[in-house]
Amino acid sequence: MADTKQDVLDMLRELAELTILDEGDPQSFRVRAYESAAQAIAAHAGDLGRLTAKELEKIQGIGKSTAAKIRELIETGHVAKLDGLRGKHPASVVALLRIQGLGPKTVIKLRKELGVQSMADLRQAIADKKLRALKGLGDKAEEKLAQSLARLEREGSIDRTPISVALPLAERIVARLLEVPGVTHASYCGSLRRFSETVGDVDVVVAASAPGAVMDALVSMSVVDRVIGRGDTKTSVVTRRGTQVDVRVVAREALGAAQLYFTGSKGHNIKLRQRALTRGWTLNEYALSEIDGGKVIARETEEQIYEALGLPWIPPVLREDWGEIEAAEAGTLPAGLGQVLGDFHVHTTVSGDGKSSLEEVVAAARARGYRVLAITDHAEGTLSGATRDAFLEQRAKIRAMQATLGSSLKLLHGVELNIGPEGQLDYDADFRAGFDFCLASVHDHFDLDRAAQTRRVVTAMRDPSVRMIGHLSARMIGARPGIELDLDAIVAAAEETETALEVNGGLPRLDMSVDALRRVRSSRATFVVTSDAHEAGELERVHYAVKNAERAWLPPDRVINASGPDRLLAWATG
DNA sequence: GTCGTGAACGACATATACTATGTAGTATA
Repeated sequence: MADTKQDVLDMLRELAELTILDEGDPQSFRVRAYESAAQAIAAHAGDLGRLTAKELEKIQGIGKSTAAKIRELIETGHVAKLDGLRGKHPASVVALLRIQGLGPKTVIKLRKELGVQSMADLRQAIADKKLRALKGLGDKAEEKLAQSLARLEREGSIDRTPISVALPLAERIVARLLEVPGVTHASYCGSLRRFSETVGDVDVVVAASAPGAVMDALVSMSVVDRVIGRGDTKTSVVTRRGTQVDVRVVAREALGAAQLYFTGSKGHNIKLRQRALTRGWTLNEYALSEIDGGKVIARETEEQIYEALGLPWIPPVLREDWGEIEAAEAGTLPAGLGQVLGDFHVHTTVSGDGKSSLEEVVAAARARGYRVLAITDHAEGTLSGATRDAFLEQRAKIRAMQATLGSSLKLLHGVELNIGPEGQLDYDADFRAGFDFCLASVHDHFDLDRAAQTRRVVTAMRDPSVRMIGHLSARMIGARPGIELDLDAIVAAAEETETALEVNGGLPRLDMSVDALRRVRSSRATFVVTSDAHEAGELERVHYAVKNAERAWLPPDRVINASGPDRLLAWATG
């Protein structure tokens, strides 16, 4: 089955997570062994299902024990060791690790000393002031955890799923359902299709002749924890992680109406329905049809329905009832971004967390038809950063490669500088000036106040070496809020210093956010869509940055690497 | 947990800052 690799990865990652809780050490040899095994599996290209235990052991990082677990998983669907750990550490305890500032050691202590088994238990223990009595914890720690817990609950990331989790999940489910005989179409809709950064659930629409087989395939998937409801047209399940997935099976001829309805948003749908009513029609999830007599006007494709309503097809990312229907009617829908012709935030193995070589990254950029590629590994101020010598060596390599590439692809030797709490940057001005392209970004000190955060970023912008600010807010969706910033001051400084602002396509970041981009889209600032790739395959993440920019109605001509080669090349070498 | 050397056992260990407590836990690309 096509999911074998993902199933094995899920197993190894869950083993690692549960073993951290079991041993109370995120760095234990066993934990690291599971993680390196997962890494090895992720990188393995072949079909795992066909490999014997002996053959699995030949993969570097897979030993006898892991090979046996993989075979056990493939043959029985279960791994005894994992089941045992799940029994010892229920999901409600594992969930406690999502609270910022609470790690495995403290979770173990809270469980042992206070019997805390869930968020609710923790809330009660905090209310009873029981935490401060524990050795190693005090009133400050209690207060901090209370705040983290409150924030987690307030921001709703307990029940909303970040897009970085939801999108791979949805793609996996779609791929599985497409394998079912009789299925002619499967795709995800809902807020995920609109590219919302978190989703309440995952909606999948399927066109099939036999709904039963589709539902069977869904409920038997290994990611599924429990089935909430099951019928012929709709089945709802909850994944192990707690994400709800709704699958709806519709008739092939009504697919367009179904996709339109299930993609939403609610406000967008209401406006479309009002529009239908003024024409004597009604729009529902099955069709656009006449009120009297029910004659079908359109239903097969979204395009046909929009057209019947006198509108061009509206891209899902715009369907938020943010004025898109009015714009569509007036013919002023924002144009999509042009072809992306370069990337300015890409890592190689010179960064401690980079996984692809320079050669691999360059080959991937060429395959994408890029005209410019800035290699931007981490500088010394970041944990995984590189030394001066490593950068000089890399520069020589890049110059040599450029000589063989000619003018087809312009390589820039860049660096991702860390912005310190006072706005200070890595190395010294002379060394920074030696790079072709410097981007600077925040990686620490997230707790400074708004004035201090704004000051540090603006200070970095004023440095003559800095061409672009990376992932402006430094948020991690669903895990960490962005830093507090005075966006107006940032944009004013960006205009004044001609520092570009990144739209980072990494799904955990999507930074700048749609919210922030909407607020600054009428400025004169320059934007750059990037992948922040840490391996060659991740260059395609720039596509997500494009979606985010389009969702924010960012004018295409403000995005320097998606508006033609001439401006791009001039800017890149400017 | 895996791996390499020698056939059972030792080596393996991001590094560092920060915070709250008084040595340990957490967070970070």
